[in-house]
Amino acid sequence: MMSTNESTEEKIKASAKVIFMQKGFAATKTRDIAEHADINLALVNYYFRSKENLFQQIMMESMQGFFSSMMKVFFDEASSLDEKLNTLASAYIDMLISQPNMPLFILNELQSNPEKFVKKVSAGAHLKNSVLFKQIIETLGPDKSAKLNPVHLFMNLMGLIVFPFIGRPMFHFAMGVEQKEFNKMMQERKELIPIWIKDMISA
Amino acid sequence: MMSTNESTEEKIKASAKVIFMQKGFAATKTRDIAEHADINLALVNYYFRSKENLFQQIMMESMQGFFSSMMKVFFDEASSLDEKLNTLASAYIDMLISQPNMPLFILNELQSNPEKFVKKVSAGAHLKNSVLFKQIIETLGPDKSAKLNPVHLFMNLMGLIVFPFIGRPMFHFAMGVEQKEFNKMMQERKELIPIWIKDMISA
DNA sequence: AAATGATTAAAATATTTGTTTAATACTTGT
DNA sequence: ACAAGTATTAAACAAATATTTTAATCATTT
Repeated sequence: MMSTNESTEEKIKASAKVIFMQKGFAATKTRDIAEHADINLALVNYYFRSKENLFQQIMMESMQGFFSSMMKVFFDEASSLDEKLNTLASAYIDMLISQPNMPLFILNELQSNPEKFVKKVSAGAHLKNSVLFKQIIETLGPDKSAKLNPVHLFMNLMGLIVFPFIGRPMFHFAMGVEQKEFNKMMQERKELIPIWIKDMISA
Repeated sequence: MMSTNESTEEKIKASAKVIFMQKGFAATKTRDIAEHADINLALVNYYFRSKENLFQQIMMESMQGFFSSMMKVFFDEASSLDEKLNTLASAYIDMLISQPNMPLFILNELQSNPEKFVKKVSAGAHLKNSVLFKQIIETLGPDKSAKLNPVHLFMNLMGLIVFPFIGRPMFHFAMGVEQKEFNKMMQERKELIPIWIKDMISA
């Protein structure tokens, strides 16, 4: 005993993740999840106590995955500013290519339940104390960093990385950007974004 | 007769707009709307036929407002590239300050119901034919615009404008950006974003 | 083989939630 | 003031959906 058949539990979780990220909590039906996972409806409640519970687990894991790796880079003493920018752009674009719905999912949750986030994820790791932040200020120099709030550069970095994925349907319909072109562009952005950010710093 | 008590109908619509934009369609309950508008539940169906109907009306109006003004700038023959960038940044940041939840709302809707959008809003106005697009290509010059897909610059422009509002809770909790600082930064970005974009073009 | 746990189908239950109804109050034109 | 139309309300209804239960079957372990 105790050899929990993970296969089934994992199947549910995987399916739930897909559907929750696609449609959000309220629009997702437990029946959808069961059907997608190809298991009996009752098993959703058998393994996870409730839909709410299942959602929380997935949400937490997603957020952890999304932010914890980011934190490592932000607080890495060894790497230079340059290296950090390249690492962040590259790693996050790869992550987003494999999980393109995650950012909207997380940003929605952040908007509707900001409190939870504070406790469980951010955990007081203020990015203003990060090595990256210090390196930006240092590179800007005292005069420029007085004029240009370094937080702008954080917003820009995140926005340049994430927004194409969030706004993808828009670019698809309003600009005719298809899968192939999109993927190519995302690869290009791994190199472009660090350059753009550096230009903003040195301009 | 015929003096439709607009006060009530408008109250419902206003409340619905707030809540729909905050929580999305599925997560919004007609009771939430009624309560927020401080009117009887039945009036929602009395004035609007159904929740779905009410939503469509609001969605359409929001999207129209959001995109139609943008189109005007994009297709304006009279203004220069420089002027367009300034106008877009300025006008959109102002709009987003007054309706900060709109982008997430629209992007969510775009993700879950792309079809509706195509027909009713975009209406075949391909941005690649816009004056702005041509002006960007022109300014880039033939060699650069071969290397750097101009769509990148659209993504960047939109992302730089919109993302701070979408990611606001994140910047709040992870970087301690409070209301006052945020507003100040958004004002600054009206001038900064055009500069950044121009740097990307000329770099 | 017995026991235990996992899975299924089906039904029952409970809750949430969009919509409708029927009665009442209100407004307006005459 | 009255009648007709309109607005508003409380309550009921109906449909969707999360959850639980039951009984039976299958799989694995002891």
